[in-house]
Amino acid sequence: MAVARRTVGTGAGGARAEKSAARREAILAAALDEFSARGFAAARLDDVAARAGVAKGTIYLHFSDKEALFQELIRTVMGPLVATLETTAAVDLPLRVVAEQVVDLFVREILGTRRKDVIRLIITEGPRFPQLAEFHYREVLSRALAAVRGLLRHAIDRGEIAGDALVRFPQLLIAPGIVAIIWSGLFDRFEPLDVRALMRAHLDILFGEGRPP
Amino acid sequence: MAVARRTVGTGAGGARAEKSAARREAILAAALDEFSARGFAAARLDDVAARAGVAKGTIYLHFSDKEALFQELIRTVMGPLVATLETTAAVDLPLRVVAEQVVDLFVREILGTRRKDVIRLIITEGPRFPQLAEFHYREVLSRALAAVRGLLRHAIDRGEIAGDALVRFPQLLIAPGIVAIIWSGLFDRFEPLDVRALMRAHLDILFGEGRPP
Amino acid sequence: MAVARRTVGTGAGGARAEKSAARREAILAAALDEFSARGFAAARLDDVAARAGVAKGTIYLHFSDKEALFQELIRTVMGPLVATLETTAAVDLPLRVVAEQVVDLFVREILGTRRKDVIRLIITEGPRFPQLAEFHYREVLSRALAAVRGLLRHAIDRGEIAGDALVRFPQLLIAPGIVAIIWSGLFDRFEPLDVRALMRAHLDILFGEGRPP
Amino acid sequence: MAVARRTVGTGAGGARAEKSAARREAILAAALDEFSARGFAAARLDDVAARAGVAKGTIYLHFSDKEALFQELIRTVMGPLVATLETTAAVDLPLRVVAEQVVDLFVREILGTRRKDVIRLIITEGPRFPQLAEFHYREVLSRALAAVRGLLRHAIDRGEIAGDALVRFPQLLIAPGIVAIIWSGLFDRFEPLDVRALMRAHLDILFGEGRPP
DNA sequence: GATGAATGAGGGTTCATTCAT
DNA sequence: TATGAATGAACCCTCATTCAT
Repeated sequence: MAVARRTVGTGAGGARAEKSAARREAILAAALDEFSARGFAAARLDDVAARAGVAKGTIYLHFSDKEALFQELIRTVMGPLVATLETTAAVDLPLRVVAEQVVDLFVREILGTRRKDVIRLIITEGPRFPQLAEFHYREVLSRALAAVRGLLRHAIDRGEIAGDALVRFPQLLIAPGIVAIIWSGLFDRFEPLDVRALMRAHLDILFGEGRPP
Repeated sequence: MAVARRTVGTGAGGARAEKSAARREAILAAALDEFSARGFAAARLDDVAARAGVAKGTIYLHFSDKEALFQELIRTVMGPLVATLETTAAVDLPLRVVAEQVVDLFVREILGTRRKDVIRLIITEGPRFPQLAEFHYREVLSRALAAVRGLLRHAIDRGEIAGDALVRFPQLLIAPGIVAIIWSGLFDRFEPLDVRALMRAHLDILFGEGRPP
Repeated sequence: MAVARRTVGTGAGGARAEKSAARREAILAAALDEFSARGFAAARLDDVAARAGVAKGTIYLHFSDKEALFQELIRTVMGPLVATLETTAAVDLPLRVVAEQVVDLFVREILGTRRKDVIRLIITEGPRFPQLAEFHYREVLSRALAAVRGLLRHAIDRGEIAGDALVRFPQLLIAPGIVAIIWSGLFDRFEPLDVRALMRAHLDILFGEGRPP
Repeated sequence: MAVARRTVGTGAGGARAEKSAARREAILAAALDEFSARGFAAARLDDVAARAGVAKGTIYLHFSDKEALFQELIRTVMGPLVATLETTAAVDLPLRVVAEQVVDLFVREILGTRRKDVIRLIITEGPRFPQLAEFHYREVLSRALAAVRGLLRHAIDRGEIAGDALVRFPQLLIAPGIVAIIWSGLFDRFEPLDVRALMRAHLDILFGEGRPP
């Protein structure tokens, strides 16, 4: 979301476009803050503008309305993610290793960034934004699930795992991650959740550590 | 929807109180519909009243404001649940059997009822209603988790399971259920999810079916 | 536009509806003032509400939006007029007499009332409100012109007038009235126009007074 | 629409001034289109600029604000008209001939040009622009009426007409023209008006064709 | 208790105007 | 001189809340 304010060695031509892009980024960042804190309906564009350091009208130079701002925010943040996942899943390593990489990726690229907030927004506002849910399914979720499925089939072929439960329901692989996102927003002040440990415990269960002989 | 203004010659003295209670229930039911469909901020009390078949002002005879209506709705629906869970968990049966009963309970009492909508509301609106999250944690979640933990400790003592992953993170037991709730609201029209099969696959993984020898 | 505030001898039932109708009238009257003074686009509903002595939201209890308020205003004021004209035109008297009655009607019922302001609004805002122009044509103008045409045909049959100019263009009969409406709004402070004298002079010309032998 | 930023080696020194004047004209023409289509308040300078092929800021290099643009538009278009009328009225010919020339002038120079739109704008927006009405009265209307009055007095002196109706109310001469302007904007799609025939019928009435002997 | 008309604060959106480039 | 991104005041409309009936 950060953008260099100055492009070294650019002729005079790009300065304006650059500043415009920087403002757009600032608006998106502010919008994420406000939408996350209050939800779509209750967030005020006044506050978004103030937080972004622009006038209210400026928002409308970049986004046609509040809803477009919201949807482009989701797309901007989630769009670039899948390529990374597909790359990770394509590597030819033992399942446990790759699964750990996927989990690591999830922890690093989602839980460790603003993307967790975006996922929360998709969960909380998705029912009211069918297009958004559709975009997320088509562009992110279905591809991510396909990548994971491919990974698992590979593992089955090599005899690394026997059951097909995960192949049929790859959601089970990241279900704890989703729960962690929700938990952290709601209950962390009562009982903090060590997400990394949670995910590790999950992998231990999936791969049969500490099970009766 | 129309209601007689005067009850003449009521035999039982409680007829008025009964009618009042019925109205209250109607309002709560209508509120659940509207809050689920639109979210707290976007739901309109006008619509709640219309759906409940009462006048807008009547809502204020039963609830002090929109937020109180919302919170009492959550409490009313979720409150009675825990006792059932605690009873289920107290039974002294093999772990796999009890776990299946817990999952069944979840499917039957939550996914099969309006409670799934209430859970979705807790997830989506909880961040804006700290008291609500706190209530849910104290009255529902912490007790449910404690019950499950007791169950698991028992199983470890009897040598039924070895690892302590589930004891440390009992959330892992119902994580797929949470994901199912979210999935059904967002993505069912693209890819329906067989929740019962999902939960069964999850149990298979937890209890090591179809794993390499 | 005036409405009795109290209906004598009405049971308690009508009091509320009556007050509501009175408010509606007050809003319409205030709207006419504001739309006339500023034009549709520049008129502010805030000012309409203040002038009507109601809150802004009250306007929306009676009219779905600013445009509906505007259109209903026009219809309410112009609607009842035509019947009167048609009655006047149906009388069987010498043409000059009836024409004078028509002119009198115009002066009394339009120039002497708020209807002149409504006509001005139709003229000024009509181009932006096709439905309004259509309503005015269908419900008022075409019927008024037909009535006048009937009158003139009758006169021709009786040999009272020879040329068919007025039959073909009955607009010519009230053209000076329209000009008077426009003039009074724009130029009266520079050169007041005696409308009654203008119309009388117009009739003199039409009916050939003071013309060379 | 694009315009070269620099004129290199301008032969005639006035090239820049010429281009500036051309822009000014383009803005005025575009403004007439937009003001006519939407009215003063609803017309957007963005659209005026786009239609004129200039940037929004450029408008402010030629006109101090929206209102000045509007008023200068009216003055620019209406100003040069009166001289023509005064010339026409000064000719020493039989009244009927001159009157026909006046009507012809009206049809040709007003109804046949954008001036009809400007007159419509004066009618529709005049009440909100007192200075504009004053300008129009002083510079156009009063002089036009004076010219017509002179014409008519002359005719009376020569015994061409007897009554003084037209002298007292020269407005009656062009009243049908005004009505035609209004009619064409509002009702032409329901009932087209043959303006030339209307004016001719009007003259027939004024000059006593087809009247009973 | 029950009603629903009335209220008015609040917020999304538009657009005339400015000014750095 | 010309540009067009940026500004922010203004305004329509919504809806939670109140209260006379």
